Amino acid sequence: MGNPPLGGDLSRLRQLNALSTIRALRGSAPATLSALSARTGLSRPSLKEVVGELTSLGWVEEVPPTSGGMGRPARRYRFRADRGHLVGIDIGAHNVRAALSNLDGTVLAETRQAVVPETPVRERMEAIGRAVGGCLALTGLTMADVWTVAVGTTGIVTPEGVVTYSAGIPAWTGLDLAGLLGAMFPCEVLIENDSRLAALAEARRGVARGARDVVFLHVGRRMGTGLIIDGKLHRGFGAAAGEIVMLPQARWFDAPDHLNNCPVVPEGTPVEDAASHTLAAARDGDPAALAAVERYVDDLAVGVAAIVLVLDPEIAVLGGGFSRSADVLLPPLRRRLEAVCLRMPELRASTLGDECVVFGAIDHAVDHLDRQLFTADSGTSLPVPLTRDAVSRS
Amino acid sequence: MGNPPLGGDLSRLRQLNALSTIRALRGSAPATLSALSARTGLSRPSLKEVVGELTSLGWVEEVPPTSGGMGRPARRYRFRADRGHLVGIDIGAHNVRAALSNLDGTVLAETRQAVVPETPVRERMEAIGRAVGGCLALTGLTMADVWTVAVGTTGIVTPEGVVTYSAGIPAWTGLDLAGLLGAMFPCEVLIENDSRLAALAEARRGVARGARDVVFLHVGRRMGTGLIIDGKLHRGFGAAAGEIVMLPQARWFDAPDHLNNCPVVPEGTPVEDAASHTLAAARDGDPAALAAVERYVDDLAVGVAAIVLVLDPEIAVLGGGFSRSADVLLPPLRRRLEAVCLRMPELRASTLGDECVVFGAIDHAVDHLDRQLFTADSGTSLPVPLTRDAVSRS
DNA sequence: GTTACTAATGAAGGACTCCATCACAAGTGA
DNA sequence: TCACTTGTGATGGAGTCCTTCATTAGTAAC
Repeated sequence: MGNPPLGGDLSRLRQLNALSTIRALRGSAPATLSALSARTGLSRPSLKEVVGELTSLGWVEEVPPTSGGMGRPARRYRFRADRGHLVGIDIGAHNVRAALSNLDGTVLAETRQAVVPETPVRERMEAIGRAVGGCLALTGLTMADVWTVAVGTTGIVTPEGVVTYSAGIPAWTGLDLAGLLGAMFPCEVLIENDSRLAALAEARRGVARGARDVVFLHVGRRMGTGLIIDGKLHRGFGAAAGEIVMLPQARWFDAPDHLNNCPVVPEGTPVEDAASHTLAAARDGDPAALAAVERYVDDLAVGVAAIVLVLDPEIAVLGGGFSRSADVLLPPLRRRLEAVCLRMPELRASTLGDECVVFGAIDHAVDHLDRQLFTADSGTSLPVPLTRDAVSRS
Repeated sequence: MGNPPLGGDLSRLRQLNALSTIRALRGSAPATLSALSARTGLSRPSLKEVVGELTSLGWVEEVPPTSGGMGRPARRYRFRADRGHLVGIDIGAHNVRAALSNLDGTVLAETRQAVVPETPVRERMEAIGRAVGGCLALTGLTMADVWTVAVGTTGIVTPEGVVTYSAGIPAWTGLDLAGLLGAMFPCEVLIENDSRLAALAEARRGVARGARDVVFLHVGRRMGTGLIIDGKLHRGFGAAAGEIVMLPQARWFDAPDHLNNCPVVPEGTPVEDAASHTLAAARDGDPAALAAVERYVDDLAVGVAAIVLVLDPEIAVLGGGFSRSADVLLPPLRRRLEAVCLRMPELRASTLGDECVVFGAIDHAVDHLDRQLFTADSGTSLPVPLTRDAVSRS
């Protein structure tokens, strides 16, 4: 019943071994044939042929040997991560961030464009264009060098890339983002919810690196979650997973008000800065602020407990704007969870900060590339990027 | 970083193709070489060799050809599902059920032993032995024919097979079930929570067949859940996934009381039969019973909504004792969920009934066999069951 | 009964991929 | 200069898969 091909041809075996070699090579220092042989389990002669093929295809290149060791210096090879590039975009209410990376996921350039929640669609799209253009300018590249654009945005995104609802960017609701961005970039475009990408970033390069089951909690003016299950981003059947915000008993929608409406917030403070006053005062031991934090965490903990009880993750990561005050938030949150949870997950604060979502977008694009490589069925050769011709009808 | 071997040897390719052939053959009618060739993508000559090897290893056998078609009758082959057997056990508070199946998961015999929640450990173990012995007697087999025993039990089970807590079977708490059953059966023993196995059964052979993300809700005197995520049983990092019962806001612990303490329940009814009176009365339109059902579903819906919002499953299955009254429970539950859920999953009632858990145990054992087959690294030959010598020290 | 057609069988030859092995090469250190 | 270490390159062999084609065993029509 719908099982993947699994085995197959001789050429399939070669392909699998080539991919295995790429995996062994990617994300690590240049390696010798012997080292690769040990890592992949292939014999030296076979590996040599595989590496030769990968070199001629442009995936691998030789680097000068090191000197100073015993014996004959070995030839060293490295993955040509600069062969293609990936772009990650974070479309937020107040900022549009872009990052450009190589195929490894190593970020080469980052830019930011300030916007406001009310920025109309056209202007926001232009900001996106400027953010990406800035990354290209910084690196001297063009869009032709970009294989994939991955986008994270606030709001609920369908599997087809349509934003069904966005509280943070009102004009976004109902927008066919995949369509607009697809017309804008002559390559593949992936759209995903921003908290999910943040979760991915934490699981790949953040404080949850290596964990298979991770819950990411975006705490800030808006609440959001992202789930990594069995090492993979979990979207759910209708791409609506993690939307515990909707649960009335969790009271997540109004939870930030506890921090905003605290007496310690100076008169006339804009609402977006209010919470940080409260959190800072709580750190200094102000009783009113501490009480507000307790009420906030009271509400927060219900939803977190629900997620943790359902999934039993290894690690829960606190991210988003308020996570800068994780030292204030984590102890009371931990206390409440310990009272309820059957098994307490590790609680950690994000260290990736504001770049969390762009990094996650990059990682999402890397994953996508991986999937493309591994489901490659196009004959014997490895896949090359789909360079979709932009807007050419005659 | 810890990636599986992936490619490998020539023999690995043959192994993959052999497994692919087994998959194509298993669970379907006897097939001809041409049909298998189409299904696996292998050429006829290769397939012939693979089938020959599998035949000599005892995994496949030839069956008489059919007559009546055009052309030369093709030789037909079938998977020898009777080559080994699997046992599934459901250890409940009031019943111990056992089932015996072939490697296909086709159930050949079932038995049941009545117990009570207070039955001491030794007697319960004896009941387990009798239940399994009954299955063997019904089929004329011995334990030597059984490759794997999979067990589902009420309570929280660690990955090592120790029951840390069981409300349904008090004596079970703290028990090293894997140790006891491992000494009892001379083969591999898998221990799992019963609701999880029920979820698996529904996803494999029940009303959720084919769905990748499934939530199983056991509603009865005790509440429990099982999650299928991406087609696999989800345990969580500490095997504590799905324990939303613990969430105070969900009020699942006391929810059944609404049904038990309804005025329509006749005086002196034992507590285990009370709810069915209420549910039956509700079906007949009794106002007090209907109100009780509404209160019950009120509580139920909070936890269900939490699970659904977190995971966004394709299907939610209602099972357990009360699911016989799914016609009464589902409409109000659906109403409440629709008010909260971002995307409404399909709600269905289990049709597997009391055998749900044993079936799930069988399916769990089949999955385990599959994993063994696919991670087989023992040279070129396919794995054979581990016939652990029972208690032989000299 | 004979002939045409269909579908599967079995065997031969060729191509590809992997492995083990061995002589040789290019360094270091005494 | 010599021993030692480590990597390179080439050869031969084994295993697996594919394509192709003559052959076989049935059915259907005449």
